[in-house]
Amino acid sequence: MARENIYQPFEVFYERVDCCPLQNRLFNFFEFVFVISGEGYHIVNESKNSLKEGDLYLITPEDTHSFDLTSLSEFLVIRINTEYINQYNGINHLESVLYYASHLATSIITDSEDKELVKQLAHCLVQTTQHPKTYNCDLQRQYINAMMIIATRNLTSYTPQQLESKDERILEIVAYIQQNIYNLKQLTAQVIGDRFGLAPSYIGSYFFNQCGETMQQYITSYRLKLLKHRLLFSDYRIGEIAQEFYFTDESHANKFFKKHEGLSMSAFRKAQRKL
DNA sequence: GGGACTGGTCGTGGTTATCT
DNA sequence: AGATAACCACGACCAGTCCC
Repeated sequence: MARENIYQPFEVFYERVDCCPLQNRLFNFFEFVFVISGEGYHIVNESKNSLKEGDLYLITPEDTHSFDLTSLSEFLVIRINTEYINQYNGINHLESVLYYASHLATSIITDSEDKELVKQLAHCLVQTTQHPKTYNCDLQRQYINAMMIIATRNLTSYTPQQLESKDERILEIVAYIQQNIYNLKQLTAQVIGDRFGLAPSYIGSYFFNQCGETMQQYITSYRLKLLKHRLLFSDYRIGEIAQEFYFTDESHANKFFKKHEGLSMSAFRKAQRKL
């Protein structure tokens, strides 16, 4: 399988192609792909979705992706290394939120006003690649940061695939859980019940009926996903990561991790980094 | 010596079945 | 939709061991 690397904080380029230049690529970076024009399909891992003008895709370092194009298509490609994202100070745990987009073959922008904003940003970025001028690199940096912020606010309102309910309240509850995933004290049945006007005693069965899994299962699997990413893409010590996720200590974090993954956090990190 | 890991106890809070 | 109660899983805390 082809593997691509970048050796600078970010890269921006315009592509006009009628077939995907590389199939099933693996990255060491995050990649935003904006569809300027074209028709075909976007394939991430095993998931295939039709693409359309104005879509913005996010491919994480764990994804393999490719395009199956049926016409001449134009793309704006933005590659950002994990170090750049880790050092971004504007949004807490930005890389974890972006990482959550893993496996999404669909556009990550769901808000109609944001779609327009992304389109304008993409247009500006294309211009910087086609007309080299002084400070273009600094300009690109600002545009990319704006793009990341818009992507993040759309991703934080992303709902699980199992969630087929049209009940707006459950969508709000899921979004609330995602926003407060680092603060479990805000995720008790009492707090959520008070906030969304449901009896704490009823929250459990309500969530299960709407989502097909218990609220605790959902919170646990989401935390695990973020925790695994933190282990893989940061050099923080186990204790520091445990603290970040509001575990009382690494002992507790390790117990939690081992129970669900079958190996300790450090063993997981070692095993994954050998691959 | 510091970081990583294990195991035990206890209290809290979530799940679930049942009922109104 | 919501309340109740029993059960049990989880989190907090602590003591101790292992290992680089």
